[in-house]
Amino acid sequence: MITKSEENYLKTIFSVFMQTQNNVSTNEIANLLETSPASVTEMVKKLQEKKLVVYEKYNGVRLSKEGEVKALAIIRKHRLWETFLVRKLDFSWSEVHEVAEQLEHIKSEKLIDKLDHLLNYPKYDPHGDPIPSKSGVFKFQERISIFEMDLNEEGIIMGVSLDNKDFLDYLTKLKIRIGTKIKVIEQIKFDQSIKIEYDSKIEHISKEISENILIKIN
Amino acid sequence: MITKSEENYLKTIFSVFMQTQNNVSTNEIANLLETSPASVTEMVKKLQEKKLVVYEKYNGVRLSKEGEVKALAIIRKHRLWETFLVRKLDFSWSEVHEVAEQLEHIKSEKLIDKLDHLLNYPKYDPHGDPIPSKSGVFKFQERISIFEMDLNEEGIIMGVSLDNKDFLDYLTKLKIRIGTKIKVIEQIKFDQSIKIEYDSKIEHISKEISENILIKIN
DNA sequence: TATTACTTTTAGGTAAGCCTAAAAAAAAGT
DNA sequence: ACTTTTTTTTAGGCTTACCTAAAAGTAATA
Repeated sequence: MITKSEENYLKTIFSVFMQTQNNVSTNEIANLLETSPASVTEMVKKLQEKKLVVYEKYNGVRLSKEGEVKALAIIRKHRLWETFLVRKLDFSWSEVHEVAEQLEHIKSEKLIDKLDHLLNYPKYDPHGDPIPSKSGVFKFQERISIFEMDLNEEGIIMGVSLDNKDFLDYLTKLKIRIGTKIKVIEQIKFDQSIKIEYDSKIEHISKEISENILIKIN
Repeated sequence: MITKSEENYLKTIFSVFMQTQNNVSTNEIANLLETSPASVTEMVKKLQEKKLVVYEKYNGVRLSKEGEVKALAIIRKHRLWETFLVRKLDFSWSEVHEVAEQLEHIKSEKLIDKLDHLLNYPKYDPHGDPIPSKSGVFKFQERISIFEMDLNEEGIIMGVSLDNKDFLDYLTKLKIRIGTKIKVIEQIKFDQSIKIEYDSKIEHISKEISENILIKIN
């Protein structure tokens, strides 16, 4: 049996490794899970004994094959629940994260399969992140942030890289959502803010905002 | 903050007290929660410090007003989730209990309100048990078991008093469900089994089965 | 009423998952 | 290369929720 706490470690290690392709450091896990580095060392040792991670002292940690399977299953559950909350219970996309963090630990394969069916086997969650299939496959769509786009480049919004309520609420206010077609019409050198055009209107967004909105690279 | 374990104790104390109207004994709680009497004593003391129960050494325990509010909220969650599982995810009534045991501990008032709304504010769960309203009110329908019925008496099935998979699967097989109109046509003295008529057919059920099917008393 | 049986509580211990403080190792700066 | 800084690990503790064994209290019965 895998505990809730262990699941959270696996999920964190998975997502950092996805981004960096490097072994994940003790400190980074500690920061993300808001725990002490000492606790991380301890837990990582335990996960190693369970063969869920590959770990060497002072050299960070990464998931084993088995750990990855478990991590994908948790991410699948998290994203299916988020999709359910938005589509069936009318939650806004800024509200779902916290509840999904709890729901992802519910243990019932049948429940998840039925949920998947109810939602008609969604491929992406409300934030544009891909939902792993039951067998753990998931489409990785390459994406870049608006901040990285060139002047006059066009793109379709595919997701966000920050799961913060204020940020998501702000996007809602701007009516920026997944699928919105945007064009970079000005890059302001001074503060690195960006003017974008979408839905026949122009908005001016800060560097920080632009860094956390992702568009599809075709 | 109230832990999952504390919630399970409150729920258990509530349901036993409902049936007996007496203080609940340490042993009984231990049996129901499959734990040791020593653990129960310890936890009950803790709940008393939190003012959720009224407890005197060697004299059993009952819920305080506040404890009852909490217990009703948990029962509400449990029953709403069971209703959701059956109605929206096509679970059979024999499968929902275990999953609902987990889901009832999810902490989000909004989630429960939305679920309630999605299900159109159900008054009864799939086993015929009343669902407490948000404010903690719940209709108590007086019920007796088929075993307690008189010869030739008729009644409408309103629920079950046992949440056991084999039992519920057997009822499903017999096509006995909530709302089914039945009549006691014979009581066999020897083994106290009972013959009942419903849906224009006759079935012979054991004492144990008859004790766990509840009909409305009008 | 005395003895036996049962229930409940106390005492002392364990595992999980966290903590802080100190030690050890690795990385960075001079 | 040698300090200094940062990261990581170790050591020792804490809390929650469990456990067993023993003691104390209550109930049942001869």
